[in-house]
Amino acid sequence: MAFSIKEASERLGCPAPTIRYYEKEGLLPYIQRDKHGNRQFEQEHLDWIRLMTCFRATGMKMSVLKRMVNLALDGDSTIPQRKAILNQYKEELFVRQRELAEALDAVNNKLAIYEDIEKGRVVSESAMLAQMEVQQQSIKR
Amino acid sequence: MAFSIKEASERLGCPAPTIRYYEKEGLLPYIQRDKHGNRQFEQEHLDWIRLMTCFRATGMKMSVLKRMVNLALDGDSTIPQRKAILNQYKEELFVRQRELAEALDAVNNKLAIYEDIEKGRVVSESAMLAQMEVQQQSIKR
DNA sequence: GCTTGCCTTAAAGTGCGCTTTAACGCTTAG
DNA sequence: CTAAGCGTTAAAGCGCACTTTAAGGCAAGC
Repeated sequence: MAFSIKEASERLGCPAPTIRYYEKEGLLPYIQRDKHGNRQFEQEHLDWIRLMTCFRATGMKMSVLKRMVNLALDGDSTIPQRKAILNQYKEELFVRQRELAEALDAVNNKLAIYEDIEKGRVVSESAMLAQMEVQQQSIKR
Repeated sequence: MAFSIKEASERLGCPAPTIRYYEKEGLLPYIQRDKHGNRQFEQEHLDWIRLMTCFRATGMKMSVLKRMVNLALDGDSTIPQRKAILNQYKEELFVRQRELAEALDAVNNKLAIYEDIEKGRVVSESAMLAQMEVQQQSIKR
């Protein structure tokens, strides 16, 4: 039960050229070919691509994915290194969470100020000044 | 009370060339020059740059920042449009929050599986297979 | 037999957000 | 007087992650 690249692409919502590119970059070892040289994706490959997509969407670089693949190819003895990579990535995720929370805070603040202006509760001296005022209130925590 | 580009750069932890680049791209209107043509940053400019940095770090594109600046320059009548942009950005922040949560889940799952392998609770058939097993467990929610 | 539709590859192109370079000017300290 | 240290500009370069293009191969249906 193997998938063509088109099927893989459809199931993953990921363009076929991108999948080929990942393989070329060494992120997808062990993909077999049929007698015509066409790639045959197994469910495990789709799962791995999905995980990579998840990690990529949250800031993991391809070079890091590649290091993980290479370590995996070297066997279980590299598990400590892989754990270290994942733990570092996890820290980055926490940083991003804080960044998101801050941005959410700032955007809510700016929205609230716009409402104030709309309801005439705040006099906006000039367009740019209004812009600036927003900062001062939303940035200083 | 104005700042030189060097002072601005130091206070913001943002390279001076980046600040110049932002001005060139129209993200920083109204920056005055002294008699030598040197930029004079006011506190409001620093605050605005800081806010832009916050938004940029969480995925807002420069083109969106530029649209907001242009709208702000057109006065209070554009506040509804600016609100719309911010509300859309807010939705994107929520998407990113979900992506982060998913990634965090997946990484914790993978870490747990590595621990299992290390403690011999799981037999890893091959390096790549181990890699794949992780996916199946961490992805299917 | 020929078009359609899938696949292949290598290589070039794209978009974004900086970052670096090069060439130059002003001002202050030694 | 000159070197250090700040500023300026336009233009080129870079890193990343794709994306597109070009040229071709195989197989099924009309």
